[in-house]
Amino acid sequence: MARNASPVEPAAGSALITRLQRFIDLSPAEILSLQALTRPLRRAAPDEDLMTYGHAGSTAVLMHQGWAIKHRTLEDGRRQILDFIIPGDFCDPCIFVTPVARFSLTTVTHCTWTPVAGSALLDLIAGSPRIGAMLWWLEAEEQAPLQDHLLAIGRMTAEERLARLICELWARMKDVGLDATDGFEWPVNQELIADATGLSVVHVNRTLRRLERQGIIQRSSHVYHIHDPARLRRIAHAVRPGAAPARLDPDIAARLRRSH
Amino acid sequence: MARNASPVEPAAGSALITRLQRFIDLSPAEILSLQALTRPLRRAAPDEDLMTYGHAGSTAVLMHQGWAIKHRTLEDGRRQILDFIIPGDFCDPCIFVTPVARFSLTTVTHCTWTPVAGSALLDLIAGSPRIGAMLWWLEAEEQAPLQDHLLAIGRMTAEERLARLICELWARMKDVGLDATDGFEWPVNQELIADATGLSVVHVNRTLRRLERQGIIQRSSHVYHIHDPARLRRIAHAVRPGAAPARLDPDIAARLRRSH
DNA sequence: CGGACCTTTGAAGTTGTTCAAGGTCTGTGG
DNA sequence: CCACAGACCTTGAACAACTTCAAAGGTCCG
Repeated sequence: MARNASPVEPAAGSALITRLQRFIDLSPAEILSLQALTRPLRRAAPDEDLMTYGHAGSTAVLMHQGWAIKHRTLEDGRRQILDFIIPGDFCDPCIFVTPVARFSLTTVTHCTWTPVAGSALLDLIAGSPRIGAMLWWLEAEEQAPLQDHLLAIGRMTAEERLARLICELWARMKDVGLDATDGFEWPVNQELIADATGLSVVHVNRTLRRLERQGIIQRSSHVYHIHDPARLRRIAHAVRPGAAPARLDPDIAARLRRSH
Repeated sequence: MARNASPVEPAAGSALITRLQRFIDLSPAEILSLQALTRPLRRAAPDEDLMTYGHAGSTAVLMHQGWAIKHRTLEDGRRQILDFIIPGDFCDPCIFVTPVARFSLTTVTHCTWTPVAGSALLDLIAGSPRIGAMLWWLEAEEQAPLQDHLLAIGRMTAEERLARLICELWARMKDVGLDATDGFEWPVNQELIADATGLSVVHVNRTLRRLERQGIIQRSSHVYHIHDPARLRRIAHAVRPGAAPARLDPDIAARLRRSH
């Protein structure tokens, strides 16, 4: 079931297609134009910047493989991770209307990705209204974790924040078929988790250990096994049982079907 | 200079047009179709829900007058305000691709607003690529405060969070011509400010009082006067000096001009 | 002028931070 | 194969920021 570090590389770009097919039937032509979004295929080592806050001329980033973080940093070094970027994520589809990047994007592991320029986005939108709507959907999907995250950091305890983050990432990894049966590989150190949850490294450690001691999760070398999903979700105040991806509004879907 | 509670109501819908004209020259036809977004014109009393988290069939909301909050609440009552909505804000232009609302929207003052259905959005996009791009731009503008907010709540002290929030709202009020020369009217109580900043009411109060005692701001009946903007911005780590609204990427602007 | 709601302040209590140090794991070079 | 270095994890103890509890003071409106 673990489809992670398999020796045979999965086709670049398959993650996004996997994800989209959960909400819309893609025509062969559409699959082709989505596959075109694997060129140019870029590779990046860990800790490389794919986008930098405030820099002009950024492109959207379609992630094929590997983990990255979307983050903001204050001058004195305090950093907030806004979101983790995993395969199939299309990072900032609205960058094409903004002059400068509103966050930094930095790889955590080795990654493969494709930069998508504003003009390419306009071509996609112009070429197919359905793909235009998909971009809107991807944008909406990119919003959701941010809002959940804000609620968590503003109003939840350390334990709740961690439980929620683990639930969210597990669900997202499921959506692109990268989960193991009882968890997922999360190749980040505790400093990153601290910067994501707005906690200190020390407190992240203590809290994770507590979740382990309670038999809810178990970690070994960056693989997170969820032993008691129900309990974890309860702590996380997770509304959706596992992964219930947002589906397209039926009216809109009907319209798009006609326009196809 | 204070254009707030003037006895002559400003034309509904003018705030959005004011805001858009800062980044693109609107043709008369476009102004007309934007003005069409004032129908149906709805009025709401304070504390009415315009959208409810998890409910299906929501529309986007174009705010003409008054203040509202975009928020999420846990079962036990803990609430996080994601953003304040002011005149000219177009709240959740991508709601049309999502089946249920991802947050609640509740009025704080008397408001006038217009619900914009998904099909109306599709018509707009189909009718004019420039308006389509404007929607993307509005979406991007809606994102920015959220990300700043996340950085603030995750990594800033109480004083910094409050300074930042005040700076942000002052800048946004300026963008739609609703500021006074030295500040703006912020008709919310300290409980709302607490729920926005992830603090307790008591601590919000103490921190605001400290800012006053230092001569940085001064409040009287919900009008916030900024006596020392430079100092406030320094505390807030505000990058942009006052309000530097994101402008449209020149390449994209050129393309849109052609497509017009 | 009474009541509801909001603001303000004090004092005690908690959660999470900081500082410090020891432990573990992994890769590298002798 | 072992020793070592560096990065990361883990734990304890002191400390700070913020919360909670409690109560008094304002203000606005009917």
